[in-house]
Amino acid sequence: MSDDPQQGERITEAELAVMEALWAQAPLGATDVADAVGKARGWSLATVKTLLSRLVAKQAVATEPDGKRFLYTPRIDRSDYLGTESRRLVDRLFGGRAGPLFAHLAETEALSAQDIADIEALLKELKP
Amino acid sequence: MSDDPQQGERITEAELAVMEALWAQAPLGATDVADAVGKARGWSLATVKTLLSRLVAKQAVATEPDGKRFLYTPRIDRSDYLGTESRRLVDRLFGGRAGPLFAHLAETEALSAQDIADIEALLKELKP
DNA sequence: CGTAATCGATTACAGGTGTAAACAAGGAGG
DNA sequence: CCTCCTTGTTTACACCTGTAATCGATTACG
Repeated sequence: MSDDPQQGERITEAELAVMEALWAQAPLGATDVADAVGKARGWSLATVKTLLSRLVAKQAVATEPDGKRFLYTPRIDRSDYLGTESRRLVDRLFGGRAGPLFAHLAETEALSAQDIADIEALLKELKP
Repeated sequence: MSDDPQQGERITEAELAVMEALWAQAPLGATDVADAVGKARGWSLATVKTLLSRLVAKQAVATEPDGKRFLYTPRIDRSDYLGTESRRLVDRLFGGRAGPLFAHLAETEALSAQDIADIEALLKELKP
């Protein structure tokens, strides 16, 4: 065990925007990421480069040399990330159980008809 | 508009532990909170006092004098907090829709039989 | 070949967070 | 009445985050 995509290091909000860009398309050079992300968030190229460095340090992103520059690729799966974060929320706020989370969303009318339909379909699948 | 329980100020992880103690029982003095929370997290009384001050500054907690000390009471509702945080996660990671969140929890087998039963019951209620 | 553009790395810096000690004022006990 | 304890307030300090400028090397262009 040495350089596995360790998930000990937390990804921050700003870093997440960079990850999203890389999840959408990879590998990318720093300038490409800045074009995709910096444009929407008003970040300078320097800022994006810092975020990329931090993500590399956290082993959330891998680098691959391409001539004089680097190409960046996500090292952790978006799906895994979603899982970790969802679980963190459910654990922190709902005693680790998803039922109460759902109940809460339902109570506060945060569920759209679409959401309800989705969930119904899923339940049907889970109960064959 | 002056001293409403403003929800602009974010409550941090450490502060949340203090809020949980107050949500479980309030009002409480600082020492009581430290007994309840500091014990489990290994915090000194000083640390708990700092967190309480910050929560008061953020208007998440109200104070009421009781002799020479203060009694602390939550100023924001736990249910409101859960709502804000759940929504934040759903917005940040699932495009604002709860359906995909449940799909994800289901896929990763993060739903217990209990959760599924809960959700089924709730769905039945939502669809009269 | 020399100079400008580019790229990663290093450094910066203010504000938030976790964790706590020091301090000041008022009350409690002897 | 004087000393100690309790309690809130102030200050501390290191690390994390957001945001970026600067630097040194390398490449590309003229």
